[in-house]
Amino acid sequence: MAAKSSKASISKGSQIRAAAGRLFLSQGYAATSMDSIAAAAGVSKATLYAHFRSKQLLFESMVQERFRAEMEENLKPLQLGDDPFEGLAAVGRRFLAMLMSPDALAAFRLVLAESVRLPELGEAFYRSGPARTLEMVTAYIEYLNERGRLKVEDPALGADQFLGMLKNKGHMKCLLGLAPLPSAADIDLLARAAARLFVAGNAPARPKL
Amino acid sequence: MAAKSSKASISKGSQIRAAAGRLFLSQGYAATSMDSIAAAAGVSKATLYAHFRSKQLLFESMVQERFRAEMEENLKPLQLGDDPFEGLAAVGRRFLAMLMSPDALAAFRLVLAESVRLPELGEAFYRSGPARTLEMVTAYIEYLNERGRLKVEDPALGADQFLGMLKNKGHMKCLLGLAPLPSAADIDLLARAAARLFVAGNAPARPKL
DNA sequence: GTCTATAGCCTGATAGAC
DNA sequence: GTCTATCAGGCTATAGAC
Repeated sequence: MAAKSSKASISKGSQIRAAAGRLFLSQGYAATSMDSIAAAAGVSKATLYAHFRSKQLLFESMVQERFRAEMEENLKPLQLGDDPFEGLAAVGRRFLAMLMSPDALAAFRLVLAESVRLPELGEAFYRSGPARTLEMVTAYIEYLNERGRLKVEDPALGADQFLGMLKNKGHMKCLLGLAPLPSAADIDLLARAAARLFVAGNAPARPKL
Repeated sequence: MAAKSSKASISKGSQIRAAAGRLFLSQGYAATSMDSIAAAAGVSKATLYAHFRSKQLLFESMVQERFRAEMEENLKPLQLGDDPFEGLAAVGRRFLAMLMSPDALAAFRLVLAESVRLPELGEAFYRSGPARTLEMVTAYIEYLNERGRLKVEDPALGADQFLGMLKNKGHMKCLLGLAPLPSAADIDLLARAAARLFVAGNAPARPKL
């Protein structure tokens, strides 16, 4: 409090979290030792424990910081027009790009594996990730409904279906490390296909008459 | 070879695999010690190591046995008729029932977590699980195409979309332990909604004329 | 705050009696 | 094949010098 830490070290806590993140995400929780984190962060174990009282607290702190950064950037500014196909395709592209990023894939693996032992972790992940995406898409579908551009009986269910179509075999293969990350062209193709099916299946009563 | 093992012990290897399966599936790989497996199986650690040379080999052996039993039962006998909606709904129900079973959820968590360190495990899982389901649904969609009941341009993509719609928010919440397992009624609702959207979005040129 | 050194525990795996 | 007893090593976390 009284004396600020040395000016050169820009928050050693963040430095540790960053190193811990790299290791946890690439190796998993159990396979990552506090020794290796300390070495990767360039500090001693004692220093590490001065900042984070336990391995689990460090892990949770790291996960929270990652989520905040990722989600803040990825869910805010998207202008969606009145055309259902173009709008949903745009939503789909961004959702897929986020879903298929190396960090997101690793984080998902990690959270899933540890959610058994850390229920709060799973809940925080769900609320800050999938739940928010779902709300956003639900709101957009409701908007399209009101404009008469779509007729979706249950917008929340529809949003869930639409996002599910995107999180498909490709996502599974990437999660398992069986396929390379999709290119922008791949993503565009998938997003458009999902938007096409969703729009065709939820067209308002008179498509063109 | 010469002398068969004592008649009372009906394959001690299977007994060990069963105990290991329970523990691995409920706690994860790293959190399950060989001591606890030996205790749960009612044998000593030395006996355990006589049957499986290492923890990793025991793990892989257990996973393979589980998959074989699960998939053989769950993918074989399903009569699908010519009505796209009813047929797809039936496929969806069975897919969801399998996907949401406690064992499948636990196995998925486990495979995902360990696939980084054991790439072969992930590949075996994908081939024996998702890949086969996908092939089955693709074949059914092609059949419906030929009968003129649907017009799906890319059957493999369509199958992927259909299955993705089912593997949605509910699956995620169950994976994270945030929601109770769905009832048969929940499953039926989801399966029918997915079938409805898929049929409506892939109707042949003249729906009713 | 930061380091070196170490405590205390639990792990996977083995040696030897029977 | 099966057990009891134990090894050697890695882990998290801490104590004490500076």
